[in-house]
Amino acid sequence: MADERQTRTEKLAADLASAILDGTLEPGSRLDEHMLAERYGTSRTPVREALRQLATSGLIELRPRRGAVVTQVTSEQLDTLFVAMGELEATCARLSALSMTPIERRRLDALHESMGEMTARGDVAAYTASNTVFHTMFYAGAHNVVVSEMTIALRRRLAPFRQAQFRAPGRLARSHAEHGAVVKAVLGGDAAGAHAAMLHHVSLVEDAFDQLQRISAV
Amino acid sequence: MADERQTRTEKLAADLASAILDGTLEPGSRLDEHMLAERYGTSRTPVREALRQLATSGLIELRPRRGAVVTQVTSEQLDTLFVAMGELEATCARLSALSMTPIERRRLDALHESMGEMTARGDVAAYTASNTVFHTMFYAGAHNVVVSEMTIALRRRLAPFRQAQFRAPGRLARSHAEHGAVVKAVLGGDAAGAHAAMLHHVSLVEDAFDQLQRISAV
DNA sequence: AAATGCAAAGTTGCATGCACAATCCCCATC
DNA sequence: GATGGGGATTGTGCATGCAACTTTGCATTT
Repeated sequence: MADERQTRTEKLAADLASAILDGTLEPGSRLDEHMLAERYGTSRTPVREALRQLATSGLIELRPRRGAVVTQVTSEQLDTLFVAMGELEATCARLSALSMTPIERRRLDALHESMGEMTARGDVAAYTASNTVFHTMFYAGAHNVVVSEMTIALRRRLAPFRQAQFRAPGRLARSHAEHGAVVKAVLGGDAAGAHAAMLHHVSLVEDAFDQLQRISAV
Repeated sequence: MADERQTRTEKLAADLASAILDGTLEPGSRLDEHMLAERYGTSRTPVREALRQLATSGLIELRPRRGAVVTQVTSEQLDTLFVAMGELEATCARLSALSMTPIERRRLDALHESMGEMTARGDVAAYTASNTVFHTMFYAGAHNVVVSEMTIALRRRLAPFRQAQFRAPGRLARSHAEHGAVVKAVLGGDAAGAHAAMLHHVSLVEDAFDQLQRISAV
């Protein structure tokens, strides 16, 4: 078994965080300290410390003397989160246009080209996987850990709501075309262009999500 | 007086946070749980919970079984933070151009005009105070709590390093001119222009800081 | 004199217990 | 039947204590 160099508090915080992010712990559900302590085989102390950590990062709400609940994201807050995500992604693209190394630029170009082939043969699964890598490249390429960490945290937070972006018909080809605009601007060092192109791209992703949401909500 | 409903943990977290942000607790200093508990007249439990909260927000570093230390910001990290701050301020300006209500736009215009008078009579104190309000208007005007909270948190984090921006000669007039470009773009609904103008403005602020830093570092 | 090993002191991680606040539930009252 | 009040209950906030790990200083060895 893995030697637990990490403390119980840390393990608890990590476990609870993923449970919340992947939906196992539903929004609005109450987090009873006794129950969690028993379920994880510890005392209440590490549970309390983990909860405080989660509260600071916004995953749960900690009401003094009234316990903790998993944060409910209303559709308005979700909208706000998506807008923020879009702005941060655009910022990453902008900074990437300014800061990417030649090697990073070459890799970006290569990935984009290979995604073109996936588009041509309609390989949604491969494209979806590569899409994550594509966006991740800009987080790293921004060469600014503060911005990239904010963006990554937001992306993780929104992951449960971003499932099926490419199911919408014709979305694959359009996505690739939009990627092309971003890549062209970044490779050309056009900061403003990269910003605008990425913003355009992620706004459309958001719209695609919106439509799917409404469809499945019927 | 503020309602004393907050728990000891919360009070401790708030106190320690301001102590760190205003420099009372120097970067790198060790935070002994016993010492803090005694100093604040509590037991170690709330201290530990407060420390975990501060660690999550990045103000301290919590090394398992080895205690907590106030985070050391290197000059490179400071640079990164300033760049991130600039990008977020620009984003706020961009969103403000899109989202500000007519009333907000009118207030912004009025403040800018009154700051023109302060510039004319060289009132650095009044200008400095109004400058905070000026920037705060964009945080609110963005109408996106996720972005604005990120920006406000960063601003607070950088506050200790932003003291004397307007001491540099001629800075007041230049600042006001740059503000003018931002205001013009926002009032005209020019999102890209607002973004660019604010970015230009805060980059120069950063430079001004940089110069002062070097001068005082001799 | 430098390096290594060891023991003691100091600190953190976690469990347990108690007090008080919030909530619930029952019953009396309107 | 709805409403309000007063315990009983549940659960959180905090203090204390113990065990385990880290660090420090000293003694021993090379």
